[in-house]
Amino acid sequence: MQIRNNIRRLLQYRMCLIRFRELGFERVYSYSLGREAGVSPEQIRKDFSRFGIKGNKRGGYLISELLDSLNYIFGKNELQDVILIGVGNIGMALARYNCGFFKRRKYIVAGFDIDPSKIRKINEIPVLPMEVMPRFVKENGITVGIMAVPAVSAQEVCNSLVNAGIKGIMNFAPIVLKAPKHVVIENINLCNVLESVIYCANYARDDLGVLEC
Amino acid sequence: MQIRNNIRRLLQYRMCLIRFRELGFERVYSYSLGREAGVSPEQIRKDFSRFGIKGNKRGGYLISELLDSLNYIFGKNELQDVILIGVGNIGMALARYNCGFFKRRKYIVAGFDIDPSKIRKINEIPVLPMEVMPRFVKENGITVGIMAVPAVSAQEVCNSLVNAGIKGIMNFAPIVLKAPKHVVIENINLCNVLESVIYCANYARDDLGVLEC
DNA sequence: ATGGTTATGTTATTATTTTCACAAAAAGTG
DNA sequence: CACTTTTTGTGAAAATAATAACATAACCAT
Repeated sequence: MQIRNNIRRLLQYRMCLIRFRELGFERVYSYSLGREAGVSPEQIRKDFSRFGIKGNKRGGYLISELLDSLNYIFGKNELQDVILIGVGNIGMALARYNCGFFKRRKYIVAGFDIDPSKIRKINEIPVLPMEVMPRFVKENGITVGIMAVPAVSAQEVCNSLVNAGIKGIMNFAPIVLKAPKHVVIENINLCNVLESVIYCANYARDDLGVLEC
Repeated sequence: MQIRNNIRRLLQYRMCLIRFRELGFERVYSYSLGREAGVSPEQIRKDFSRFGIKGNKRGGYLISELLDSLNYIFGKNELQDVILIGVGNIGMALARYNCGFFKRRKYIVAGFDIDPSKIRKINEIPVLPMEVMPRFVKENGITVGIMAVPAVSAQEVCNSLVNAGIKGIMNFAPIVLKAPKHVVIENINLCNVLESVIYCANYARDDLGVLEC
């Protein structure tokens, strides 16, 4: 978890900057951006510094320049293709959400499922049988996959993704995936997140006298 | 972000323990649990220690006892009601996912939406008009809400939730919500998560020579 | 029993992250 | 043009978190 938090914050800054631009602003200061992104101004300057992003010593940052820099870092200019494995409940929602991804030039180009009844187009995205996945990945140079499969088959699916050459996985199955360390895995356990919020909202201040949550 | 990471890891441990139990195991060691949860054994012992969970100096931990302790901490024994605001694409998927939540005794008891066409039952969950929300929250003692509304209306919805007495929010809108600090907010920006995975998978090792991601 | 082995619980150490502090640069002002 | 103000950029300090180390308790074998 070295650079990961930097990246995450940078993406958040970008989100805020886009809104600032829509509101007609031209410049931001680490202070104003920090306020919007819920981060300290020093943190922002440090994060920018880490990626060589420079501002103007008196005039803060030019939003358009900042966005250019951030878009360059995140490869916004080329479209980045992603696949989706498991077109059940969550998978379906993500496929439908694709236009949200598309705005950021991330695009689910295909879905895969073992269930033959799922093999059809969803929102323009072709859903293909699981066996085709490795070839698809190789032929299209796919490097990142979104997994929305049941927990029982998740590790197996992960293995075949890695074998096919996938380098990054966003995983919604409630399991901690094991993969070679050159593969980036982001586990998103919706149940656990909800539960942690419930805990912090209801119980945290009663136990141990700990408030900070 | 004081206790939050502890909580999150504890929930992950529980997840692993449930699987261990299903596989017929009776005991775990910090080492074996750590391997499964992707965490160091010392970390696990530290986390347990923080919450007063004790093991057996030679025999590790009895899975059933551990699960009892964890379930006690997270209030697994009583059913915890949650509401959902915004029954669009993501919201709908979460409503349908409810049985997954239910297994953990977290339950979406109602959805709310401003769009009148959404006012109907989804998967047994009644969807009500937004105006009814404050009364519903008060009458049913709801403390936690899941927000899956568009970014433009998110802050406004957040405000009315807080006014209604909500203490914790799991937010899927791509915006950093501002709320009084006694309210716990967890922002889940699916685009940003995907983008960070893509970045780490493709670019991280090229820039700056940083590998750790 | 008793000695050896193993895994916990906790203290000490190290590493990482965040905050603080301040010099330097830009911009405005008289 | 000097002088003041403001905001960046960064090195030092503080706070947090993770890892290592080790004493202690439980178990096992003899």
